[in-house]
Amino acid sequence: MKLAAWNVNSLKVRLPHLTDWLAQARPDVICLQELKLEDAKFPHAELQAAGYRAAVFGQKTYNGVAILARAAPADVATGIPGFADEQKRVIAATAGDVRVVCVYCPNGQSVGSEKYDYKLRWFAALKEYLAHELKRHAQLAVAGDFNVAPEDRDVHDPKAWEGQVLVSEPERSAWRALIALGLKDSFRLFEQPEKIYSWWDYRMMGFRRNAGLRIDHVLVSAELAKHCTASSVDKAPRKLERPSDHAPVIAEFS
DNA sequence: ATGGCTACGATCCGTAGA
Repeated sequence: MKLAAWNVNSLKVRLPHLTDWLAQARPDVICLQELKLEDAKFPHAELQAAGYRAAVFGQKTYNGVAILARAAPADVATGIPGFADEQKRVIAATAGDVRVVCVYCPNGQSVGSEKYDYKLRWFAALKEYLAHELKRHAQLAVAGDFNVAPEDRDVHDPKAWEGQVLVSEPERSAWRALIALGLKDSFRLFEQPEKIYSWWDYRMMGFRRNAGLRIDHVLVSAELAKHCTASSVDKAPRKLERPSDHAPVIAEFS
């Protein structure tokens, strides 16, 4: 089973990149973030032609998440139960025998801002939700854009980024609280090359300089980790014309 | 030097992302 996550930064703009990538990478499941379109505008027909069925939690202009799978995702749940939120950031569904939670975690804007406070409250609610889901599902994956670079080795220039949003200690602490539930960062289950990132700023030729951050992740439960055989980032779509600023991240399971 | 893109929905710039 091959599971991917990709922040497409507008599904309308990126649909050709997505269908090309699906044809080439052939994931069984993919979690999409930042659709930036409402459910009525979701391209079900195009994706069904590409061989995928979708569970969608869309929103006009901002946010929006979806899970695509070969068979229609089952037992779909949206949002974080008990956490009232206008922003459509979470959708969960079962694909095969794996429970998949697709997340678009808040950006946080800047440390100390209102959006930063929202981010930390949101992560606290996510942790409670995932604690509950782990009790219900031995094989759980949480995949998407976490907007946190967990360690300095996930940051191209840790000194320049020190204390900044995406990297600050309270955000990393929120990430570690997810790890403390028993979830594993699939990427770190394996030996990895240095300087692997999943996001590069559109400005300042960030991609060409590999000035990136690893903020997109696939977390897996202990039981699912036992079956994890590989984890990687595919930089290829970031090289295309008019790319998303994020690259797809991948985890594979036996 | 704190900027520099990109997408969106509203104009002919503001909001947001990360």
